[in-house]
Amino acid sequence: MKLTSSEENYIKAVYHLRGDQRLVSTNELAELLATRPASVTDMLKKLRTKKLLQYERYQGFKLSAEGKKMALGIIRRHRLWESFLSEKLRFNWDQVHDVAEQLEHIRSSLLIDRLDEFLGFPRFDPHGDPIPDPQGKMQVSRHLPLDECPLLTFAIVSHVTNQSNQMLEILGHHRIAIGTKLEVRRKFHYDHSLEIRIRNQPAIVISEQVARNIHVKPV
Amino acid sequence: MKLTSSEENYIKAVYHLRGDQRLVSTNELAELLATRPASVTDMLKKLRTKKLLQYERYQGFKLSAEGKKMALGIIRRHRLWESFLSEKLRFNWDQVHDVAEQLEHIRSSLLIDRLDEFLGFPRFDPHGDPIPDPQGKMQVSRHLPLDECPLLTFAIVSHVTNQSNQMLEILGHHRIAIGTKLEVRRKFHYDHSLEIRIRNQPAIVISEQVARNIHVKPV
DNA sequence: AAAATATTTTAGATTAGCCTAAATTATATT
DNA sequence: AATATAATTTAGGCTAATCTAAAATATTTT
Repeated sequence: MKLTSSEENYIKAVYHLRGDQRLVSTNELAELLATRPASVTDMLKKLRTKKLLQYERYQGFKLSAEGKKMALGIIRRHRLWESFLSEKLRFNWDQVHDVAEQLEHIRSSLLIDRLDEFLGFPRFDPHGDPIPDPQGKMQVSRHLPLDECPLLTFAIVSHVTNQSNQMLEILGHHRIAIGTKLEVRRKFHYDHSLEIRIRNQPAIVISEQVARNIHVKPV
Repeated sequence: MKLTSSEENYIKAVYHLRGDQRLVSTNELAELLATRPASVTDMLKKLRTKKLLQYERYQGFKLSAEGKKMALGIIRRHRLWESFLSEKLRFNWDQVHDVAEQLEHIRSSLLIDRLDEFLGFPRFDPHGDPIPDPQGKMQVSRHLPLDECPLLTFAIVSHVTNQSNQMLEILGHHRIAIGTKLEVRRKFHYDHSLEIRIRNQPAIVISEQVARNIHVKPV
């Protein structure tokens, strides 16, 4: 089945709202896509006739098996392109997303499978997210937000959920990026701020708010 | 100025009809784009208001300086992607076009300039066509059809104008592809067929019709 | 130069994807 | 349970890009 770019964006967004496991609401999806609820309703009807999701008016919706497969295909393409941009074209991790967002809509299994091979079949993209294989299978990565990370354990920054400029400013200031190895030294119970250490540099303190948006993978 | 994919396709097609040098007609363009003359007229008006081409009703049209610059940008992207697909992803030269046709519409100078660099600033694509630089300049390649190639001179196949299945069948049979080095041994005046030799293999004969569609670059 | 033909444009529809405003249904509050 | 509020859908419009059929203009033929 062929989908338009717009249809693909909706399917992908539903998946990101965990629409393969739970009912998603019209407003949630509208907000994520920066569109209007009325537009979402229109598209839902179209995607329902294509059997990509189950949808009853006023009751929310979730992906069908077929829809989930589609979503994983789109995500596979997106993450492979992110890896390409990052590794081969030296994009910064905050530059990859927008371009990958466009590249992901080019459907050609020859292209994608060859790209996968060219990159050496990577299992994670530069943000630390797993890349589905051609059948949609992917490794579970046990990421966790930094504020839940055990004390005195080394971990690698794998993902940053909030990518606002303000957040990027803080990360840049502390020289925290994807792949940075760090250790949580102490937790202050008063405001839930954390003291962390990056390599042998002096320890720094970050707020709970920041810590919650930094995901790490213990090593 | 931002153009839609459709607008880009029109601009590129006008350029391919040499619309930077001469007046192009509505029907010509409609045929090349496999669309209807009425649709062409609609688009011409739009592109005229964007000052990408000069157009007087019933009088034909040609690219403005700005329009030509746009066309060269699109062609640059197309040919760089063709090079990538061919060199890095091992696409056959007849597989690259359709995918490059989609990739070319992604506008990001970071992407394109980094891709150019990654490929080592190639000056010709896998079909032997020159790749414009960021300013739109490109090398003139003195291609000529095989039937005009001087005798007993080595030349490299750089381009095939007719890419029909029948043509591909013949080329495949004789193992002629882009990059193949060959020599014209003899011209038969009776039917203008040619005897050619590829490396040390036995000489073969090809018809004038085939020879005219194979372009080569003498070395 | 008039008639016939070919080309091009206009007029009016269609589809996808979006929108606003109003109506409907569900949920929360009193 | 009735009412108020929030969420969702419907109704009706808009734009871009296409189409067909008819009208306008240009070109060719006689």
